[in-house]
Amino acid sequence: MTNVSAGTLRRRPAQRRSVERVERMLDECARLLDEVGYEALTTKEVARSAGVPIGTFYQFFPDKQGLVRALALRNLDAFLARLTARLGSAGISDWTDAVDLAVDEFVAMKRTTPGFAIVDFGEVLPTPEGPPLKGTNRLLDAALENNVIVADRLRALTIDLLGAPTGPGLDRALIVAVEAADAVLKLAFRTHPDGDPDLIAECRRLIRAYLADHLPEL
Amino acid sequence: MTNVSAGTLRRRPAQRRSVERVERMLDECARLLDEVGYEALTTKEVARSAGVPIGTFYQFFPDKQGLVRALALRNLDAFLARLTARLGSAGISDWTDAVDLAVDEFVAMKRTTPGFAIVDFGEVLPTPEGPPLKGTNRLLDAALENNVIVADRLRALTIDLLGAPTGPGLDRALIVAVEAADAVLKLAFRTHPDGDPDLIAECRRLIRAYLADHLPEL
DNA sequence: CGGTGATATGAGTGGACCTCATGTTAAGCC
DNA sequence: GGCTTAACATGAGGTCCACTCATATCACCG
Repeated sequence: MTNVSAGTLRRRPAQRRSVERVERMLDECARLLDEVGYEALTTKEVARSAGVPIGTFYQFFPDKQGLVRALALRNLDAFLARLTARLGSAGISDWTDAVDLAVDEFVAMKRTTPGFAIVDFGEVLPTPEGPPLKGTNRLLDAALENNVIVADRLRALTIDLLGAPTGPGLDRALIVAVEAADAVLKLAFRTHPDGDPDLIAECRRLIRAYLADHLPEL
Repeated sequence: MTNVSAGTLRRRPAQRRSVERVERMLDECARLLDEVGYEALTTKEVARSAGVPIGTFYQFFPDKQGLVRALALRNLDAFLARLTARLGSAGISDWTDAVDLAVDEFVAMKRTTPGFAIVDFGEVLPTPEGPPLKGTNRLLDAALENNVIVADRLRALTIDLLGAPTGPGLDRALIVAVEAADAVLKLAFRTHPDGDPDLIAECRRLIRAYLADHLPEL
């Protein structure tokens, strides 16, 4: 499983106490996101709520965006873990079942995981930072393409489970599918607090119609 | 045509001079977005570049987000105007042509319109502001669903041009299509400065496959 | 137990957003 | 034209936030 500290933390927490502190800060970040939204979220309040001095906050997180990026990464891990578990237990007969499970799991997390309604794991909010077109030395755009990680994982899982044909076309198709699904589901949750059921249904149709083109066998 | 001042401005510029100032501020906002990105954009610098005192800036725009929202609205107007023109001139035989034109126009604007690469007209950046779930009196979430306006307009245009069957199902389908297309095209431009051609092609396939389900005739 | 490097802390610095008291212009009226 | 009144313009300054860094504390080991 990926780790939250992959490229997002300044220092990896070594001792037990530090690990717990980082975890608490992420918990409070998620809680405060639900409470006040992204713009009004302050690093000071996150630190205070977690019972951690502000200096320590900056020992681990480079800035506010790094904090949110780390939360997105943790959400990604949780999502993949839950999805893997369900794909393993429930018997999957074809890829449409996998799509349904993924959508179900995403919706469930939107409803129950703190902060997930505001920050899931897709494109991290307002363009990572700094000049977006100038220099090419953005080495930390890892989080930018979390959806690529999801696509990768879905590919591995589905190939495992039903021996789909691999190839660069499939990779791209899965990335596109994840990106589109993420957008439509976000819309569903902007419209309706629990996710507009009609829009969720349309999301499934969208993904199925598209993937049916790329996975002709079935 | 919609107007930039629809719900986003504090005061509507009445005199000629004021209109020009607002326009200049939006121009500079777009230019600076390309130059430094969203996070590093400052109201002071926008005002300074536009040759306008900071106090005047706040006469018209409620805050930084309002500025960006107004730019998104202006982009929306421009997009719809250009699309309408091209849909009118070029002969459209079926709806797939309309989809292609819309995608083409979006891509063209991503490449040439200042700031459009950073802020097009979709969901306006980090959740409009304030508590997102609490009160229901957010009266200015107009900009939140700019894509709904696009969908509306596309519906009107296509119905006009080829007499498609209207209905709530079609409305929702178009909104979903626009939302998904927006997401995939944004991905295409995050990946590649001029827009990854393969991803743009996939965007067309995605929309066609989905809409083919909803527009069974033809 | 002294030394050495890692870790912890929070007052302080710079800077961004936004206001508001004051100055300036325009408009109506006799 | 003079006078009154209201709309508009301005930028110094208040407030708050992100982030730093000098100092303190701890962990480990010879």
